[in-house]
Amino acid sequence: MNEEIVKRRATVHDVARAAGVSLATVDRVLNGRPGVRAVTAEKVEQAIAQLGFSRDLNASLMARARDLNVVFFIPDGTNEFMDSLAEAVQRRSPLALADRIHLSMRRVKALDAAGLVSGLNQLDAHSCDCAVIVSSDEPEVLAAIDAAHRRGVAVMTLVSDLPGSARRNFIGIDNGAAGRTAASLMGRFLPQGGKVAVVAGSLHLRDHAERLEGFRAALGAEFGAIEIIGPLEGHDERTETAAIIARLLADHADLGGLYNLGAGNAGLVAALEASGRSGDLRVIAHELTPTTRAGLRSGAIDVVLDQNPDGEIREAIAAARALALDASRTAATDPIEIGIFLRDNLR
Amino acid sequence: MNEEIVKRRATVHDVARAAGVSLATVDRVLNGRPGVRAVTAEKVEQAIAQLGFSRDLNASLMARARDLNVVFFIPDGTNEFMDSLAEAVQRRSPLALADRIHLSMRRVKALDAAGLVSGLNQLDAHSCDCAVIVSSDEPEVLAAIDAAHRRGVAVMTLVSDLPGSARRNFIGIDNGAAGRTAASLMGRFLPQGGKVAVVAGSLHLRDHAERLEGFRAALGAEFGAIEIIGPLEGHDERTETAAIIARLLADHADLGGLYNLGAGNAGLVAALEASGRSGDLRVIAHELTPTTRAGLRSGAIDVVLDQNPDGEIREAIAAARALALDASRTAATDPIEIGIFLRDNLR
DNA sequence: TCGCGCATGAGGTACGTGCCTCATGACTTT
DNA sequence: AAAGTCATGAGGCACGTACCTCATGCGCGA
Repeated sequence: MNEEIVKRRATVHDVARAAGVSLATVDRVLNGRPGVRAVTAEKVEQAIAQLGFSRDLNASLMARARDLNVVFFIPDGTNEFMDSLAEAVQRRSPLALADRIHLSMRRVKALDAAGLVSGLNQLDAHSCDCAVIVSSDEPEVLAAIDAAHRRGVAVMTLVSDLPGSARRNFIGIDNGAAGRTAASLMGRFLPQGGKVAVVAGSLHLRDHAERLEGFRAALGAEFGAIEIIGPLEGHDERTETAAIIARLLADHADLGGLYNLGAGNAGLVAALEASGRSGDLRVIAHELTPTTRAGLRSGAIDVVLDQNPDGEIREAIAAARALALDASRTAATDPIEIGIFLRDNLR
Repeated sequence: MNEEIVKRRATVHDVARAAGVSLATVDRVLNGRPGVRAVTAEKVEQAIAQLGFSRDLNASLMARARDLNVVFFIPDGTNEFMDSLAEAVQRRSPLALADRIHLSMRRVKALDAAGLVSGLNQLDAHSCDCAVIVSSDEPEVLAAIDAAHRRGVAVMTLVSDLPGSARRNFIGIDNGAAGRTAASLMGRFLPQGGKVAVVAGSLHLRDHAERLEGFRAALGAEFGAIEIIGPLEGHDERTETAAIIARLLADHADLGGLYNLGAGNAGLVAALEASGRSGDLRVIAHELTPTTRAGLRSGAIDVVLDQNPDGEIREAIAAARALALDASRTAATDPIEIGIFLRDNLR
C-alpha cells in the first residue's frame, strides 16, 4: 500500500537513445560545444524536454574534477550586518565544500561602486561560476553585471536588489513588507498615537528606500494618529546616527517611537542611553547584531527586524547550484523571511 | 592576492596509503564489513582522523545506485499545520530526488501511538535510512525508536522532541522560547495589565507544555499586572476550542488577551467573530495556516508564532544526509527560527 | 606437515557526466 | 579527382565510492 513507483531519473544515455544520436552529440549540445547542426541539436533538446532530463549536478562536478566556484562580494566597513554575512559565508564554507562548492569572499569598500566593478571585471567563467554581490544602485555596477553575464559569470544580488540588471537572482527579504511590519508593530505599541521619528542610512540605498515607503504607506493606511518625523539620514555611521538621535530627543520631548531602518545602531543605542530615556520610547531597528542584541537585552530597542544572514547565504548557494544546472532561468529559492526579534526569542 | 590554497579533499585512496593498507580494507572498515583485525581497523581509523577524511556522500550514493531513503510520519487529522508539513514534504520531494534522496511519507492517525509504532516497526535499514516522526511522548514510541535504531534505522523527531529516546536529532523550534515570546508580546500589547486566557491542545504534548511553561515564566517575571486564566484544553479540535473560547468570553467581559498555544484556531476565530468582540482583545496563536492567515487579515488574531514547515523539512533532509555520513553523531543543523507574523509580513 | 580459516591485497565493474582522441562519411572547394 | 571541412559516432579515461571475486599468505590445530 505504501509502495511507490520510483522512476529512474533520465540520463544522458537515455537522451541519446531517444534522440537517435550518440552520447558525444548529446554532450556537445549539453555543454554548448560546437560541431552540431541546428536540426540535430533540436532533436536533442526535444528528447531532453520529453524525458524531463536534468543533468546530475553531483556527477557532473565529480566528472570535471572542479568545484563550483561562488564568489561573494561583501561590503567592508563598520556595518556589523555585513560582518554577519561574511561570517555566514565562512561558516558555510566547509559544508559547501563537501558538496563540491567552493566559496570565496572579497570584502570591498562599502558603497564604492568602482571597487566592486573592478572586482566583477576580473572574474572569468573559468574561475568563477557565480558572483554574489551586495550593492547600491549605480549605473557602472549594472553595466559590470551585464558584462559578467556575457562572459558566462552568473551574478546574483544579495540584500538589495538591482532589478534593471542582468542579475540572475535576488536573495533577500521583501523590504517593503519589512517597512509595513515595522509600521504595524509601532501602531500597536502606540495605541494613542504620537510622534515617531524615522532614521535611514541613505535613501539612495534601494532596500532603505523600500522600507521607508512601506512604513509610510502602512502607517498612513492604518494608524492615522501617528505623525512621522523625518526621515533623517545617518549614513549608516555610528557617530552621525548618534548625533541625529540626540537632536531628535532634544527637539521632541514627546517622541513616542523611533524606527531606524538603516544601520548605525551603535549610535542609536548610545544616544538613547545618554539621554536617560532608553525604554521610554518604542524603538524598532534592523538586523540582529551584537549591538542590537545588547539593545534588546537592555530594553533600549523593543524589536529588531532581521534578515537571517545564514539563511541568505544558504539560499544563495542553493541558487548558484540551480543556475549551474540551468543557466537560462532564474532559480527558485526558498524566500528569506523577515525575522522579528524581541528580547525573548533571540537566537 | 585573492589566491587561495585549495586542499583537495582526502579520498579513500589517501586513507589507504596513509594507513598502509589496501583500498579493500579501508572499504571494509568504512562500511562495517567483517574481516578486519581490530589493530588494522584502528590504523585505518587513525588515518581517517589524521586526514580529516569524510566520505563523499554524492559519490557514495552514486556508486551504490540507491537513493537515500527518508520516511516521514506525519499525523493525519484536522490539524492544518500537519497538512502544511505534509505539503512541504511533497514540495521538497523532486528537489531532494535530484540529490539522490528519496522522500516518502505516511500519514498516521494523530496521537495514535500504536499506529506510529507499527509503522516504525515495519522499517528496515535496507528500505529506510532515516525516519522522521512527529509524536507525543509515549513509552511505546520511545521503545519503537530504540528498536529502529538498533536495526540501523536512524530516527529524528520533528516539531515535538522525545529527549529520552534514541532519536538522533530534533528538528523544531525552542518551544519554551516561543512561550516567552508570546508573553513578551502580550505584555507590551497590554501595558495596563489585565486578564489573559491561555488555551492549549493537550498538556500531554511536550511542545504545548513547554510553551505554557515559558509563557507563565516570562509573564510572571516581567508583567506582574497580567493575570492568567487557564490553561484550558481544547484538544486541538475546532468545536471544542470554539466552545471553550465562547465560555471564556462570556465569563470574562474584561478579558484583555488570549493565547492559544495549540491548534484548533478555526474554532478560536469562529468564536471570536460570533461574540462580536473580534479585534477588541489581543490574540496570539500558533502556526501560519489558512485559518490563522485569515484571522490575521480580519484582525481576529494579532500575532501568529510560527515554525516554518518548509524550513523544518529542509533541515530534516539535511540532517538525514549528515547522519548517513556519520551515523555515530548528532548532525548539526541550522536552528529553526520562531517566525512572528502580523498582518503585514505574511509570507 | 597438511589443511583449514581468517586477514588482506589486487583488481575489476558500476554509477552519471565531462572531456578527450580518432575514425568515418558527406559535402565542398580547387 | 584530390584535398579539405564539417557533423557525427565510437570509445576511452577520469572523478570517488560501493561491492564483488579471486588470490595469497599467515597462524593454528590435528
